[in-house]
Amino acid sequence: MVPNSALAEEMGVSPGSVSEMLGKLATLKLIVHDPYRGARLTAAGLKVAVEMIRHHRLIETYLVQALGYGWDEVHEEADRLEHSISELLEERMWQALGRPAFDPHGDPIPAPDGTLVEHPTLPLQSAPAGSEVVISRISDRDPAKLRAVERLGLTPGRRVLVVEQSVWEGPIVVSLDGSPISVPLGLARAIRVEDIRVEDGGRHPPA
Amino acid sequence: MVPNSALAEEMGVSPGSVSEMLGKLATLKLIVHDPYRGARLTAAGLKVAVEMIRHHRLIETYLVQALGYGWDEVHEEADRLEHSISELLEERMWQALGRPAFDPHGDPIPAPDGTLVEHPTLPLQSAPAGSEVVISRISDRDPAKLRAVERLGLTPGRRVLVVEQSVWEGPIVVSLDGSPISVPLGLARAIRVEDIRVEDGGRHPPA
DNA sequence: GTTAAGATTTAGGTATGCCAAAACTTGAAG
DNA sequence: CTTCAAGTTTTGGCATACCTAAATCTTAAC
Repeated sequence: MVPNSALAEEMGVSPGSVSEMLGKLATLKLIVHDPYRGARLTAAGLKVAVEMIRHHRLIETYLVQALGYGWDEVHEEADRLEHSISELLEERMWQALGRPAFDPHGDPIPAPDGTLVEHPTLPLQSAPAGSEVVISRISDRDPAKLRAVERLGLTPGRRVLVVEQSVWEGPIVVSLDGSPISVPLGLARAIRVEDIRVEDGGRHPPA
Repeated sequence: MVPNSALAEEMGVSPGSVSEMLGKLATLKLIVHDPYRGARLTAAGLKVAVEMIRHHRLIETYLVQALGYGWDEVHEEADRLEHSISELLEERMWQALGRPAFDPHGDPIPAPDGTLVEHPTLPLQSAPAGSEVVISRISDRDPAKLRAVERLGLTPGRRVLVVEQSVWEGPIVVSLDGSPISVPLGLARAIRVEDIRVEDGGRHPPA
């Protein structure tokens, strides 16, 4: 159940517009709407959503892999293109890339049938000191943060040791290849990691 | 000067809608509108239009060249994508393709600065019997026609001899590599050729 | 020169998506 | 159990883009 206000905030649109749109989506059977309480995707709605996520992540991967984009340059472009590519183009890009399972930010790419394997991760600032973690996913929303993360070398697949947790909103200190790295809390929030004890069967993206 | 009705026909939209839109475009200074007479692009309008044509042809070329599309599959996809690609993506595709000057249908791709070199061609059905011509451009609009043209081997760059002009709407007969080919008038109308006497400085697309 | 055919514009209507502000629920505090 | 603030929905409006039908204008044929 997502509250109305969260959607309005997320989409940069007025609460009234959200209510209106939820009504339409409910009519289309894409969501169930419990008035004054929130909305949830139906199976049909989830299918549409996952298809769009597949488009988005595939496009991001293609732009980086095939056209030399930086991982900080792809989000906006993908946001526009995800709505206009055909199933054929989706398929061709997927094949051209060798059927990738992860996008450049470490987010899993849903399979053609809509299967989406999310394996458990936690935000870097929640990882306990002393734990060994693998950088798993970086939020693709803020290009500046992506560049900062890249500069620190904290790209998906890298293994780091959490040396110091954040105290009083201070930076988190991790160790990468033996060197200590100070990660501002704002950056850490955009980084999700996988605890090393959780075996992942090699499913996380390559460094 | 394009008459209003031609636009309505072309766009599959009512004449009233065309008038309305022309008014808006005139407000935006993209066209000059001479009521009851027609409309013409201004320099600013031409720039926008050529940019969109560049997008369209570049996308078509990219889909064929990089993603294995058939030349009959690209028009629709390009029509949707041409409006949502960034200048960066345009540039990257162009570079990835080696700065092509022609799309898969033989249509010239405008240069980044908007320069568009159209060299003179004539519809195949207008080529005099006995003339030697080079297949220059095939209309990308009708996929079925493109497949038919391809089956006949009349792809851009091929040189043919016009053996027989159309009589009473009958087929045109051309000779390709010595073999006679009968081209239905409806197909010939989609094919533009370049008279061999007009030197083209190698600007036409490769076979 | 009329005038009728054909093209263009106007008028009135549909549907979408957004907003601001008014009206309404809900749930938690008193 | 009442009240009220926060959050949600409704209402009334604006803008876009399209349509049909009716009114109006052009032009080309007599």
